[in-house]
Amino acid sequence: MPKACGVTRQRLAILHVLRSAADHPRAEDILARAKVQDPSVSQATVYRTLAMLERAGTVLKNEFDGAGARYELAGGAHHDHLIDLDTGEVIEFHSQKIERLQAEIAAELGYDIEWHRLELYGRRPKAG
Amino acid sequence: MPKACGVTRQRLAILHVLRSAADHPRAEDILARAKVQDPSVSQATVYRTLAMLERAGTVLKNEFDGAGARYELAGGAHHDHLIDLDTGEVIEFHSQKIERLQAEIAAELGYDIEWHRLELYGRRPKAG
DNA sequence: ATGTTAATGAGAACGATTTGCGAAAAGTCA
DNA sequence: TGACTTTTCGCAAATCGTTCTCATTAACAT
Repeated sequence: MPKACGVTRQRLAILHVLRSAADHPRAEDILARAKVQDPSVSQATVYRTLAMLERAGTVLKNEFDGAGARYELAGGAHHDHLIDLDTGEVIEFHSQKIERLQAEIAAELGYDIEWHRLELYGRRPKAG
Repeated sequence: MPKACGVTRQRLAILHVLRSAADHPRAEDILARAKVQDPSVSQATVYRTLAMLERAGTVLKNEFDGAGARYELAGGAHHDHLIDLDTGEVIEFHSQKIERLQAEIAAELGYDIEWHRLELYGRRPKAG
């Protein structure tokens, strides 16, 4: 008997929101969007479900600027983030070179990296 | 007449704590240590002073793993952090190569980096 | 010393998140 | 299907780090 891991309407609604999100929504946004599909979804369930999915490795939790975490579906390739300081837009990027350098540095200090966080905060140079 | 910017006992105590800190203390730690020198220091003053010093560029606020910010005196060279997942110890490091790559990546995406955050979370491989 | 202004302590307020709990829904097995 | 067990739910209250309010106090120029 495999553990059921109840597939409830609420969880489906939340997953649907994550699957169709083109951005990196906050818990608040996820709640609002999930309510469209199923108005009975509550804040607590959003947090509980996100925590569960994070534990399961299905979603990634990003604590950017210190104003509410932002979530995204895992499953794609690993990437880091560049945050537009003017718009809040989040751009994903990846650099194998940087990853390698990080591992080298950690090794020199006697560490194995478990995970890391690299965020660039910048602006488009104003044309003028 | 330069702006006064009151040099109070409390502020001196907090600055003293930061100057003599070998680690990256949390607000809570700073309060406890400051109270040794001046028991009248309050939580509110610690936060207010830290915010002020941060604005002044005197201290750096690090929001690591989401359990209270950790502070350090600015003034040294720029560096990033490696956090020991077992002990919470914070090790500083710097890589000119990584910095350069970051700038390159941002430039390719059409951005100028204002600041960045690079944190490595790892463990010493257990000898055995 | 005195008045003006900035800084303080105590505690209430805050925002994001988590939790306790009884009710409701899902899953299980005849 | 119905009876029973387990999971999940919504709500509201609780947490946690941090910030704010406000009456009081301490700095510092006069």
